[in-house]
Amino acid sequence: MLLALISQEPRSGYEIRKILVTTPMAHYSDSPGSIYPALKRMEKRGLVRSEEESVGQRKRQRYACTRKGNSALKQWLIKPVNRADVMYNLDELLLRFAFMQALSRRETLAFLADLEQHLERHVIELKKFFAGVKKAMPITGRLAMESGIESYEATLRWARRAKKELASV
Amino acid sequence: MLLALISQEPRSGYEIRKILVTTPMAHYSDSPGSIYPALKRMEKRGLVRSEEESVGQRKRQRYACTRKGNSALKQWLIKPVNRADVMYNLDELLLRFAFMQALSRRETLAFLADLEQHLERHVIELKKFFAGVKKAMPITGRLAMESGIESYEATLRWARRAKKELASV
DNA sequence: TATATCATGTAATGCGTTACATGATTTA
DNA sequence: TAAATCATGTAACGCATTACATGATATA
Repeated sequence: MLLALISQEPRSGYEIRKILVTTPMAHYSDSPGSIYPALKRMEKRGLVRSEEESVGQRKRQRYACTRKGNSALKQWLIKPVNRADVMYNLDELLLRFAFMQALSRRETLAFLADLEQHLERHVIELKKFFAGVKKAMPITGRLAMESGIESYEATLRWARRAKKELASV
Repeated sequence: MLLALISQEPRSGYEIRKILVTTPMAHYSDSPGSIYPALKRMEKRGLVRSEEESVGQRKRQRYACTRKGNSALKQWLIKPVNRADVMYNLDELLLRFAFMQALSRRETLAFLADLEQHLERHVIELKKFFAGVKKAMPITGRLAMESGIESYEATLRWARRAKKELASV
């Protein structure tokens, strides 16, 4: 996510932190103890390059994406969708999707097709599992499972709609 | 979650790991490097008590919930729902709900009422934010935001249904 | 008799969280 | 002139991940 934000335009740690508190990405930690060390690690790995600016006495480090950083970002974006990610990291998949403006329509649609397919299978298996155990479950457990299944179904409906919408643009 | 599983009935680390791979809780890590140290920490804190069993040469540690553990579990379950949890830890809230069979109907309904209220407000604020920025967003960003909003709406619908269902039992 | 499963662990590494810290500049 | 905001960091602590390791028992 940091790479994606920096690749949109060069940004400082503080600007990134502000984005993290003022947008729905608030989900992710904006603590200085996570952001600043992460930026330094990325710089050490050659993914970003920092330039020191000075306004009066005040200094700020603005980070820009390197060629290597851009290609790492692209690899992350086009990484094939797998079952495990759909089950455990759906949030990350949607985050990736949010940053796909730089990808081709074809690549973005391929991602959505994969996502749809894995979601479909996952919902089917969840329902199969649920059918086998629901009679033995306490009511709160049963309802919680239904909530999980319905969330996946909502995302599945969204994926289908997103595919149509993107294809028609 | 470990406490909740152990409070249902005494369990060994290995049994807990099996539950984590064979149920929708697969979400959470089943690695021995997380489970076994966590159980030891919980024992050190007096939340669980281990009994060593022997079947032939083979040993197993079975952990049982102590009084202190049961009360910590209950505190976790009845903890008031806040806005931040709805935004960042919705999964944990649903996990808590899944283990509420030991709570009174009143306590469980109070949880759902809180959840519903916070979800409602959150959806309203997300939509307000979205209305202000959607024209400036690239299509994938826009769609990703819609996915987020729709997920929360699906959970909100579920919470309302769950409330009715629980109240009618 | 080889392989799978039962069962429990440890060690290295990395990183997030929390809390603390500093100094510049803007706003009330 | 006090408080808020800009801006960037460090240190202690805890814990998850990954990989490695061990030995018993069941199954093919």
